Amino acid sequence: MSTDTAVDARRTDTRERILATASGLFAERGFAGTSIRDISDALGVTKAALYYHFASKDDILRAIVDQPISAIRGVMELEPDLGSAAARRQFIADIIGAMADCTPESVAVFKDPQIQAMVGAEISASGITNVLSITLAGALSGTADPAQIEPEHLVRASAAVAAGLAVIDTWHLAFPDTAKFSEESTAYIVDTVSAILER
Amino acid sequence: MSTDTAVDARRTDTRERILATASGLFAERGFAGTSIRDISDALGVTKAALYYHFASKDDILRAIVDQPISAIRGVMELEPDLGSAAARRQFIADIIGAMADCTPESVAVFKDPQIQAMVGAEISASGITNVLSITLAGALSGTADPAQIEPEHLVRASAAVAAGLAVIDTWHLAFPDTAKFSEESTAYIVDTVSAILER
DNA sequence: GTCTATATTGCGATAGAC
DNA sequence: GTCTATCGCAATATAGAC
Repeated sequence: MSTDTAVDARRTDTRERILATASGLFAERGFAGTSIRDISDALGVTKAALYYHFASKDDILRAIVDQPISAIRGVMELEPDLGSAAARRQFIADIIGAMADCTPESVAVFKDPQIQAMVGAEISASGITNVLSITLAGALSGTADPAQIEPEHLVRASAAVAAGLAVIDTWHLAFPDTAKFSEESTAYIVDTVSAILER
Repeated sequence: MSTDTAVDARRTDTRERILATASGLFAERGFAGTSIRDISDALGVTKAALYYHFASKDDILRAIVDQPISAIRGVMELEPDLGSAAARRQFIADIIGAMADCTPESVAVFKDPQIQAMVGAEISASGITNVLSITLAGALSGTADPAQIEPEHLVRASAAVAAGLAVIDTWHLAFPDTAKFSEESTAYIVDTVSAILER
């Protein structure tokens, strides 16, 4: 019943609050720059409480980056056509659209170089923004082989992805009243990324 | 004599090697994600040796970010005219030109959100990339008052600065044989930043 | 100028009461 | 589900020999 769902919401509330607080701090200070204590203090609970909900600090990060990563992965696994500027634009729009359920903070976390560097290992982010850059650069060069990518295309794609992240990050700071990942903002992000990529 | 200069070079060599190694690691793993031990191991010396050359870990960071920060500050203190697109383009070119003596690693360090957040305090970076973004956004809005900046201009300026950082970072990765901050690369950076800013 | 050895603090993580 | 208390360890930083 409605009472039950309310109770369930309460029950999982702390977990969600941990993720919200942690993602904000990770985005602001980086992963290594944020301690478990920082997170628990910001929430007004003890460290031990966090460890009831998550097995480790890495586990918290995993839960945060999981959504944006699988969103991006999901679009990439469709192996879309990237042969034209219009197709690439659609691809970018799909990526942003897939991330619409993510919070901007969970995306901003990827600015931390350390998080991007957590390759393959336990957290299989595998430098998701790098993967994105290389994919787009490969499309510009018309090859799937990273070794054959034209250097300038790699530079351009990296700039486009970095700019996209910056827009996501700055948007809700510049427009505090706007819904996060609104239609307006996603269109703007796609425009920006596409313009840099196809310049 | 030439022998003396060679000896002098030897003498200061370790300090420079520390900075080179540290900036590379900071850029790769972030500041908090890099320990003194990481740096000393990479250099093949002990931690104590580092503390002979630098008073603290913060001190190492300070020495690294000092050059790019004063380069940017130096250009900004000229209070250049930013009233037209051409003037802003010249301003960007001046900034990049002033950074020509810096290593790309020392610039890439600014990707770490923690380093950017070290505001005012001891290390007075005061979010130098944010300052740059706000300056450019203010120019677009035709105001010096941050409160009067149009939100869209802030978003655009942030994207431009982030893209510029990405180009600096990716360039020598994409063109390993090119001299860092060569004429060709600086022109490309200016073009990229300017195009995004004036879009 | 670099080393070994150590002081000290704060971190991630766990045990067990409530 | 949250608490107090604590363990083990890695981090920054220092002292003093060479």
